[in-house]
Amino acid sequence: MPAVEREVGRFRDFLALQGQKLTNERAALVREIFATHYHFEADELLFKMKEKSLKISRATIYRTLELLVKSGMVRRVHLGEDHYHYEHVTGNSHHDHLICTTCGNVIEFHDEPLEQRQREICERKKFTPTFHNLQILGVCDACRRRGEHPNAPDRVQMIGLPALHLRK
Amino acid sequence: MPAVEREVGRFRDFLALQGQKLTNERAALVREIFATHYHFEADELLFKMKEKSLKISRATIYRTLELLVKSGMVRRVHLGEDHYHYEHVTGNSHHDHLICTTCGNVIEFHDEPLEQRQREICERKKFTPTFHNLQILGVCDACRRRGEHPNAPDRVQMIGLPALHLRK
DNA sequence: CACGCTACTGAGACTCAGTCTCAGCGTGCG
DNA sequence: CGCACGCTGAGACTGAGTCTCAGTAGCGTG
Repeated sequence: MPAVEREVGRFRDFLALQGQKLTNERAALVREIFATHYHFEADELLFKMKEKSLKISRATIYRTLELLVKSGMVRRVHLGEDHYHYEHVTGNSHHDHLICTTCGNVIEFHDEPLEQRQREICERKKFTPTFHNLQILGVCDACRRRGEHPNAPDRVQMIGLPALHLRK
Repeated sequence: MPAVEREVGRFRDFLALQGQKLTNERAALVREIFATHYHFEADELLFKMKEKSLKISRATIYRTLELLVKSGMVRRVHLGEDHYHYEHVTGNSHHDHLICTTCGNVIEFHDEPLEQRQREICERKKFTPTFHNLQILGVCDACRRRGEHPNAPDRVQMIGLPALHLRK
């Protein structure tokens, strides 16, 4: 059984648990999400489905994404832009993101000492963590070699998040 | 000289550098931002100014916030909701956020070992960081004592960011 | 088979943060 | 004075995301 079908099955099971059904639209979305992209936007998905001449409305896309998030199969993340991105979760691999502000590339990483340190901080603050989200913005190796600099330094240096956003 | 006026002065200097002026509207916004709130939303600011019967249009608010961000006096941050929040920067203290998903409270912290570890990760990935942003979502001490749990656990546990968002 | 129930869908209206445009204002300078 | 320039407010616009509602698909029962 190809990996994608396993995900479709997982979603069907999740839906069944709450008396909901795996419709063609939902299955097609799961296939699309798990077959190809990793980080994606809702609108991108809408467009991709349209390309494949599967007409799935925006409402259904958002509704299905919500279900997938509830099921734990998909996560909503901020990648430094002013709207959500989504990523599928395979296994239970938590990870964080390095985001290149010149080419937009996103590098994932997982670092146990970093996670551990966060747990220690929470403990010290008597805070019970459920989830965290770390984005590091900067310039990736390839862009640095190409002599790229993080946009106008005066804009990026002190800016909160929106470095990517500036690229539009 | 009260601290707020020092900030107004800093902003005037920044504006002067690029041939721009500190108008009454801009000064009023800086005073409001630095006098009271720490994390705020643009609309909140709009509302507060209206309350004080200082009519400042939305356009001016956003324009001024953009200038303040460029000047480094204000940062745009994501706090787990689907729009930006802003925070003023006093001194140059970088910090991260613990966000309570039951009461919405935001706790700031700074941890040098954590920062150091991030630098090491970047080095290993040959990534040149310019900025980072870490939110840890969970339940604060007060809420935990009150027996609060992070909303419906099935919704929050695996969710990316939007725990706060669910509270609306 | 007919009926009715329920979950689901698409179309499009709506919301809301944020952006843009444009006419008008104020100040400084020749 | 009269122009130039930066600034402002009003309101139109944008775009992601949500909501509503009428219609449909699929199933279970009589």
